Amino acid sequence: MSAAPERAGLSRSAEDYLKVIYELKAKGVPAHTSTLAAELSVAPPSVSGMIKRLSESGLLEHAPYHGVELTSTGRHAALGVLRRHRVLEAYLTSKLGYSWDTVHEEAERLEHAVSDVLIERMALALNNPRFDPHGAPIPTEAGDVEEPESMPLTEVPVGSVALFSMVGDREPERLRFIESLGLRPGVSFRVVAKQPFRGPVTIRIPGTAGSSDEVIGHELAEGLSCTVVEELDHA
Amino acid sequence: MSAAPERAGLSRSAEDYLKVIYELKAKGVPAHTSTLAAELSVAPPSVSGMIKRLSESGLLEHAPYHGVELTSTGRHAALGVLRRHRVLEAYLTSKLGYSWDTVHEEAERLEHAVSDVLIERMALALNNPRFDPHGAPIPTEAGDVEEPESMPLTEVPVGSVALFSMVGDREPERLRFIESLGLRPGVSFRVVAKQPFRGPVTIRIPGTAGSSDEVIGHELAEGLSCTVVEELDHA
DNA sequence: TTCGAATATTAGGCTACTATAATTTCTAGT
DNA sequence: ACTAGAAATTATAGTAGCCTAATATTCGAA
Repeated sequence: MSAAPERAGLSRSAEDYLKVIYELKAKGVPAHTSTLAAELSVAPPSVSGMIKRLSESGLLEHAPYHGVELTSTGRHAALGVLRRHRVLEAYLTSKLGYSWDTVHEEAERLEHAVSDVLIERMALALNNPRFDPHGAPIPTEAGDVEEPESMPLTEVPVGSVALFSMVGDREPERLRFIESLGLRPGVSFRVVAKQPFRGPVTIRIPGTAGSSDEVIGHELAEGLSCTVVEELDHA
Repeated sequence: MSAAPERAGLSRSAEDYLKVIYELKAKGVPAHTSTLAAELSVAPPSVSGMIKRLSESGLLEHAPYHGVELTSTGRHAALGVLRRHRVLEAYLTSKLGYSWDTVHEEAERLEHAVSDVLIERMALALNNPRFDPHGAPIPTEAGDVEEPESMPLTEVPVGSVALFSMVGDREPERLRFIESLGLRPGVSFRVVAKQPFRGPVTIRIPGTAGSSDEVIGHELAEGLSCTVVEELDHA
């Protein structure tokens, strides 16, 4: 009746901290105590405590009163959690009928309980997918990730054609709305207008029967990562 | 970043205790403190403590210095854990290539993390299986189990034909050995001899090319549940 | 350049779980 | 019926994680 998977004594909590620290860094946001506290829904002193334990275990470097940085061991552990999470999302979505707005929550709990053997079998069953249902890259077993070159929709220049690559959001409501606009990772569109002062962005998505224009609020648009495939038309 | 599945605040530990208590009762073994301690690999005082918490939550009745009994709430919770465990074993075995000797460990951890929604989807994908790979009956969603009428191989009368229905064991080594004898839930055989003084049992398994006789030690045979399908031949 | 607001940390507590050592209770054998 | 040994419980302590309140540090604005 052994409790935890074989992975060196990292508690579920510890794994969550490492994962969030990694994700913040990937987004370019510095991992401050208060940021982590907000992200993990705990009080700041709890974060201080965990940071202490994690740095004593050599998983991160802590400059008191300044942020934390993952050590290479810590980064490796974080990428392991992330791989498990994303493979789970891909598997649950493609094999067990989960929708992209509900799958995150299930993966969130399972990522701490599955063995690496199971993850590899799921990945194999899916032919080693490279992206999860939200478009996020799945780290390899060895711990490599190819963070795609992308920018928020708000920064894609008007006139250019881009590919919707990934949503950072988790809220089911928000994801369902994004889906209702016709946006899913891989969908391409042209930015036809962008209002100043944090105003909405208008995109045109080509469809079988003509194309449809969608107006997207600034805040929502900030969470949509896009890859520009065709620069502004110079003709 | 919510930690536990929705199921009313039962910790993983608590779920394990309830499950073991249920399983002991199903085997007809009284749930004494020391038995539970041995079964869960914890010290007896830890069991006393958990028993106190669980009875305060109304999940079991405790007669101090005598055993514990599950309340109907407790039994329901235990059957939930058992359903999750067994559906997981069935799914992992049939969809992800697990063998019956290694699947228990994986299910043991996942049973505390999966949501009921996921379990129902797995069950559906398998067409609502009634037995797990070890032949144990899977409780229904409503919490009913049909404990099959069976007896240990050691008690099947010589001469009768029986069906191997279920193994109680978990040890991979032991399971692999049982499999190597040609025994899997559903296999039928005739008991051709039984030595006294806790001696071995000899069974004859019909095969495509004649039949093979297998000699099984008493201790191993005690863990094999069988259903008699044909009484001793009276001819 | 100093001061105040924001942020981080320490201090001190709580719960759930584990453990060992000491004590209590039960029960079986004489 | 008594008593020794087994079994269970209480007493006490440690760890991980969480919290609130109190304190310390930093940094930007005047």
